[in-house]
Amino acid sequence: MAQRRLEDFSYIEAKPSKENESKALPLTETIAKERETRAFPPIAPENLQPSYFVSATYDGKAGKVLVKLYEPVSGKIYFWYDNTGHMPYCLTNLSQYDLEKIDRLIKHLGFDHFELAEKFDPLLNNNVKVTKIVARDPLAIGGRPKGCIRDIIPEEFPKVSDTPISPEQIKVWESKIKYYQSYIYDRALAPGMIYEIKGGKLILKSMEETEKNVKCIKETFKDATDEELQFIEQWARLLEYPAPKFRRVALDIEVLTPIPTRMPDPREAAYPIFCVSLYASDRQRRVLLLKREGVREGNERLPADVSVEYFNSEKKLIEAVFDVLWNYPFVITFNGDDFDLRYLAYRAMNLGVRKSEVPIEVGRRNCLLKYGVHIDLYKFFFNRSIQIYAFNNRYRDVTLDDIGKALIKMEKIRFEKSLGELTYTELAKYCFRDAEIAFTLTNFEDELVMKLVLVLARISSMPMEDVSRQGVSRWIRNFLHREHRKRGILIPNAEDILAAKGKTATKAIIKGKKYKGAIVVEPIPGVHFNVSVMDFPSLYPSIIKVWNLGYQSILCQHPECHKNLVPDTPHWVCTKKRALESLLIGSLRDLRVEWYKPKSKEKGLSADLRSWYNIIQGAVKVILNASYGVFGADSFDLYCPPVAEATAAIGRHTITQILTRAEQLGIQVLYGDTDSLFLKNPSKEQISQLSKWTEQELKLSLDVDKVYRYAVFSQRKKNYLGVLEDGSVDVKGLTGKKRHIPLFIKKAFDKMKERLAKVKTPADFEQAKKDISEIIRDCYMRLKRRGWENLSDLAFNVVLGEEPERYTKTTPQHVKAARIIKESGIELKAGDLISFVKVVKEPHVKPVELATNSEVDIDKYIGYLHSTFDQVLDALGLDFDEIIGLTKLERFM
DNA sequence: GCGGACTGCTTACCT
DNA sequence: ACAGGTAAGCAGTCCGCG
Repeated sequence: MAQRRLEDFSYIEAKPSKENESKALPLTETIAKERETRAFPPIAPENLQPSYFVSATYDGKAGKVLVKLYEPVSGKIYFWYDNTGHMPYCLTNLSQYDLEKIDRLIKHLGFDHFELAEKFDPLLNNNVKVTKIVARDPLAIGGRPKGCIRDIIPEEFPKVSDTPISPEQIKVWESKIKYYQSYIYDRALAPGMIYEIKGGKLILKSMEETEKNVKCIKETFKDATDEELQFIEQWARLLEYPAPKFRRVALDIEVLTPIPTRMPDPREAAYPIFCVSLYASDRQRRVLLLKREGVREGNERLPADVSVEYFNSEKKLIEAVFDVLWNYPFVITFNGDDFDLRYLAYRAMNLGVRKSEVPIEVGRRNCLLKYGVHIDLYKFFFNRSIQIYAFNNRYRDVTLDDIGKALIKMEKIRFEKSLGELTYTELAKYCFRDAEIAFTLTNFEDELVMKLVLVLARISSMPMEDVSRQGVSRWIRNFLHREHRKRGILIPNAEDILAAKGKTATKAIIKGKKYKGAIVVEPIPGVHFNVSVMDFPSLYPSIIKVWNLGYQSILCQHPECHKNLVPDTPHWVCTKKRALESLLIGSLRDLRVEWYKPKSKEKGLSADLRSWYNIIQGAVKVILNASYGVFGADSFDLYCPPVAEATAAIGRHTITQILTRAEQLGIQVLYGDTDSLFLKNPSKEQISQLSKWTEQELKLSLDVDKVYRYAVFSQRKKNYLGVLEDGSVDVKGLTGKKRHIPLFIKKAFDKMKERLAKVKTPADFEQAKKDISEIIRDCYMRLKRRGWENLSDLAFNVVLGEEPERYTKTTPQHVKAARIIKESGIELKAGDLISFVKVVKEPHVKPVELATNSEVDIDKYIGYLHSTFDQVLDALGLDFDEIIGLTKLERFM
């Protein structure tokens, strides 16, 4: 064997492929040259000041993992290259003896050697011997379209095996994990945490003050088992350690295109970059402008601290921008992956800049930096979990303008003219504002966005670049992978989990869904005073914890566990060993509920600390909210439908039990949805009895979430209005709050809301009803005499789910309008918002820009007004038709 | 040819 | 590329209607 390997090795030496040639050379000449000119790469020195692990990647030239460390005092990035000799690998159930028969494997250029390893197989529930196939290059394992080691093995082995074997019996594990992630797991490194360099090694820095907190947290959780406490401690350490200030620059570029409505193709980069704005945390504020023939100076004023610089040469301008990109540890853009950085890179090369002088690493789906860390805010804010759970759905369009308006009250500057027609100062002002908004989006609430990314990097063990670009299922997958590696557990393949644990057993209510979900209690219509809303904080994560759910524990191998059945399903759960998911998600939930949430409101703490704790609890919330759903998503690498199904089934069981119990205690339940109960005028005694019973019998906490002065229900589920003690109003699900309805109707609805907020007693309702009738009547009359201020107030605003051509089954109204817009040459894609009004003539819709007042179909709007208000009116005992003054006879006609 | 009953599609919401 | 459940409006289809 040793003999053979030596031969193979010399074969590689003798005939290197072109591809391998460049890969194999460490620190090429280009890097050496760069090092002379701008001290690149910036190698981390011994005794480097404490620095944050912000990124890791595989450096193909060096053939090693590269860790980027951010030193916050100097505001610089330092590089640390692996010096442990760690190599890429995958695992297989074939023995070394068998594998040696596979010629294509042994002769593979990237193949290095075999090792024997012992792992715990989580599906077989025992230890197994596996062979580790070690490679010289991560791409040799997987990642190339053809001829990768992970594909060769099942392809070739059946041909050379002594005994018949099918490709399905041949297992390859852990071959799809990115190499730098694999490295992070194996070396137990913690992205986002603070490191020092001692004896050339990366050493996690320990801070006395923070360790004291960790100890304090451990003492808080008296009821936790030792095993649980280990997980709590691990999470607590990751979350407690402080965050730095982020030295960073936001960048925005403008390109001079002949067609202003179309985005120029960055791959061609055919048109000049004529303005670039830079807005940095260290007060550098610059606008770089390209000099052009016949352009006027203009008289727009920029803030005094902005330096406006003119360039005669576009190349010089771009080089000035590149100097900034070689300098800042963090670069912020809005859509820089697909546009700004990509365009800069290609344009520079078109103008003759050498690739090695371009500070941008252009990838297929992203653009990273050779020096620092690029955060593309578009990708971050596009993330649905971030949008909904971190920012409470406050922005809707993922545009700089809409996010800016919603989160920081800043909007883009608008000009009537196209960019090419602006004066220098107009252009400067426009471009500068974009950079300013992008920067401010990372600055508000104590650099919330930067810190969220940092905390998520810690939870998921991912580089900040990746965590800001990928979805919540990757974050969850990665921390589960990390824990598998840490414990020597084989990371199972998705198809093996599915084969071992099977699919679901319940029938969903909604056609096309995989299993039955939550219960929604039929509401009791009417106005109800003094309504207490009780809920289970993080019900599903709690269930995962208490019921020990995970892909290993569900339908486990022990016969004695079969009796531990999940209600309403044929599934059972292990009683002998805790599942990783249960421990990880459970401890994260406990930390959020019992530590971070209270800490974020604790009066004794400084505002800075409260804000930090609030960021942590927000990040954890995002993870917890998705922690059940991922098991039911077939795109998730640890997809396990019975786990998701069991979680939902236990949720149904839980709320059903509470319903019965509440009835026994004589409490009227007005409504409930999934994990909540709306109780009519309960006594303190009744509430505490219900709480105690839940704690004892179900091992779950049940809290009073809020108390409504009164709540209004119709007969519709997921539709209600509640007025809190302080007069603020919760509106749930009602058409009046949906964002696609015309502003005209929304305004009337909001007026009604304001009026209802003032109602304190049942007696107050008499006058309120009269006032509300007046609001509706007024709205109706104005519609009738076409007395709206602006036609756009009548526009419906509906998001295109797909490109207009792709609607083949039906043509909804907003698609009809979209197709009309397209005729006028404007491009539309999925995600665009379509504004249209309803008109009398076919096809009954018109884009708002093309419509006139007189063609509006008033009756359609009155119908919409009617249905919007009906949702509240019938509970108040009012009738729309009576309000607008129709007699019973007139209604007939 | 037209309208009502029905189903299915689509979006926006709730937990 | 987290899940399922609900409401609403409209598009399209089928069927009866002399």
